[in-house]
Amino acid sequence: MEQPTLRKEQIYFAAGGLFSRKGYHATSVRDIARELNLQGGSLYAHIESKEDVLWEIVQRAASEFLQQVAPIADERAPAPDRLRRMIVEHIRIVTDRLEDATVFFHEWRFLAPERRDCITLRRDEYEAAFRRVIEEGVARSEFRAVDPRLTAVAVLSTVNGVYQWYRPDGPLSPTQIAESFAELFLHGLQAQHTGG
Amino acid sequence: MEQPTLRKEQIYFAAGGLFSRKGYHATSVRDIARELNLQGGSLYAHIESKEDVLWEIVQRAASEFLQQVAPIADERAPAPDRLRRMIVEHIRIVTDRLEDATVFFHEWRFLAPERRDCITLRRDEYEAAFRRVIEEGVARSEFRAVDPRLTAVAVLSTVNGVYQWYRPDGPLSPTQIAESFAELFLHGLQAQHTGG
DNA sequence: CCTACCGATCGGTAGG
DNA sequence: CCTACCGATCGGTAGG
Repeated sequence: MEQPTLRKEQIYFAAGGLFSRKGYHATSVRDIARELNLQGGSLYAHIESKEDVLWEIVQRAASEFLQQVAPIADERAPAPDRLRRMIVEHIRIVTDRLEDATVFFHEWRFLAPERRDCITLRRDEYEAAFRRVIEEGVARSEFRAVDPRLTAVAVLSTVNGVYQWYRPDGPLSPTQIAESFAELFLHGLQAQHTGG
Repeated sequence: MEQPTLRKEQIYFAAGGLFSRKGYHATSVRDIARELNLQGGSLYAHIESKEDVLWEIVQRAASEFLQQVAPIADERAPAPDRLRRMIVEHIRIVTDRLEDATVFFHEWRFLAPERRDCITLRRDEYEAAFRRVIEEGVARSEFRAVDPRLTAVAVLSTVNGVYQWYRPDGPLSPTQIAESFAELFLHGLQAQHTGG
């Protein structure tokens, strides 16, 4: 999403950048307005509240992950292949939409309780997709006998953490990073190995 | 640290809880004062600014990790043993001091630039300790040839992420969690394995 | 440590 | 979309 033309989209775009750099609470509606050369109050011709803007950004990011990554969990390929592709696609989204992903991971907890609960549910659903692949891999002896939940959490922590250090001008492409992480975890999950 | 008696410590304690639950910017000095049954302005008999309180909490957490975990990197044990112990000790600190660790990971970026840079340095130093162990393990063929930086980042993301989901009343002890993660990464780093 | 206050800024609205 | 404003709250201070 580059330089959207619709005012509402411009607001989400500017807010995404500000929320990711300064945080939700340290960003004022006047900060957002200034980026669009508007007066503070003028924003309210397009939005209903500051929280609605956060909600929209967070929801879109959640949908991105759920729609583009989670379904891979239920394809018919071997578990290791599925897990690898989920890692690659997840990191592609994070690096592709670095600011919105940052807001999603960092600021969702400032939503009102009802909305926060909704995001918690979607995150649980997402984690469950990773857990399912690992469980199936274990069941089919494609993976060794690990705790599926802990392993899913480790993978997710690692791929989520990318937003904290990734820089587009860094030496490694998103795919290289993802393949490296996938190798690490797939080795770690490997069923057979010579003793150390 | 439970129920400190010194006023200044009580302030750090209350602020740690509030900052971790609501975030630094959404917590007012009056929120902190209320927890200690004080008036808002009375805090300033003990502190110089709200940011100083954040600084103290973040500094202490950083010191904890640097002093208790980083030195393990330079002991003379085999690299896999050192890495395992670093993971265990790191997670012990996170779970032991869940609120301060949360503030450390989540709110340090709201410090003024100079202090933020100082924390960035200390974090880099800490990451370097993990990287060093991995590099040495690779050099001695205790680990396979991985990218030491990416691997260090994966391990750190995973052990840092514990604060986001760990609950003291959960089914797994901090040590069990840590051993499970250590197994996963040590398997992933293993030098020899039968091809998959 | 309290009372009482400072100027600044907050999210949001009315009326045009 | 602007002007002008609302009440509330912010971090912090003076004086006791």
